[in-house]
Amino acid sequence: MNKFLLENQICFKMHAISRLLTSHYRPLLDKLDITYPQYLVMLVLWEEEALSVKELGEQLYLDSGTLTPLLKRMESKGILERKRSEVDERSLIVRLTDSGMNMKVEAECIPDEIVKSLDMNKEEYDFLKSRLNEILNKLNQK
Amino acid sequence: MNKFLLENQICFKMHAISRLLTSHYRPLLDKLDITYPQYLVMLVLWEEEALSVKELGEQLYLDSGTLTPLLKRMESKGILERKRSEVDERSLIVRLTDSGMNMKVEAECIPDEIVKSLDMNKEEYDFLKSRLNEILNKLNQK
DNA sequence: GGCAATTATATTGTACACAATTTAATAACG
DNA sequence: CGTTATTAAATTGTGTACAATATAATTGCC
Repeated sequence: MNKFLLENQICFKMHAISRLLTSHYRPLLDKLDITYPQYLVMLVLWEEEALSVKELGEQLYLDSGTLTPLLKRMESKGILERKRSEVDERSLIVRLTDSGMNMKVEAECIPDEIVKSLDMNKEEYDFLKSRLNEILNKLNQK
Repeated sequence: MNKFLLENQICFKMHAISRLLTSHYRPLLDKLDITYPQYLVMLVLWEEEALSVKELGEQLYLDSGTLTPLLKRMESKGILERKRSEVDERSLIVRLTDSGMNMKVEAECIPDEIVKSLDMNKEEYDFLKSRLNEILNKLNQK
């Protein structure tokens, strides 16, 4: 096996799939006027009412260099609010506005659409998910 | 199952793994003074002597908007040459310089290092590879 | 041959991603 | 209590990604 062939590189395939999947999200997200990384922020905030940039970053594996401008763009669209914590002025607390909360209804169909384009049954999906989890954990350890 | 949980989103996991893997490549690629996308270009050019930007883009799923500046940066490092095709002046042919070719020796250990950090046996690796192939093909169809 | 499509790259503009540094607030400790 | 260390965001700079458009060369067709 020639290890230099793209064909044999799992990382390249992950990279390519990640970008292809994002391109499948794009037409769906265009309706909500958000990007894929912004959608990931929404996913977190639809479940947790308010959290700091640090906590958000831990869940998304992103740092303030990425999140600060991204959250500012979302704030300027009126989707969320950014406010310094009153307990600790270093922390910036992020929470959705009503408008942001309401977007959840419109987004209801998105996960289904994506699963459809992956064209897998539940067994395959769950299996792949647990494989990816294993990899994620391994990579995070180091 | 709450389909809005990050935990349940395969796309997010792919996205996260892709970025984590790239961060594992970084210290290895720093020695060669190239980035991960530039490394992908090298992988193709170590196998194929010369090809056009279009052909390169087909293999990497990238367009000229990404490749043109990326290849210019690589050219300015002396890794590769960009030259218009003599047969068809629209095409730009890319090929490695001797310096770029020689980098292959130094890169020899990189795939092994990455496979090591994935900590999988050959069966697991091949299995995951074929799963990813299936997904890649499905996503490409549409 | 001449002109309208098509094709290949380049350019422009926006949005991540991330390393490195800076700033401001809080914690820790003698 | 004051100084040092730590922490959380913000900023700066570089490098992808990608949509949309522009430019230039080639092809197709009458």
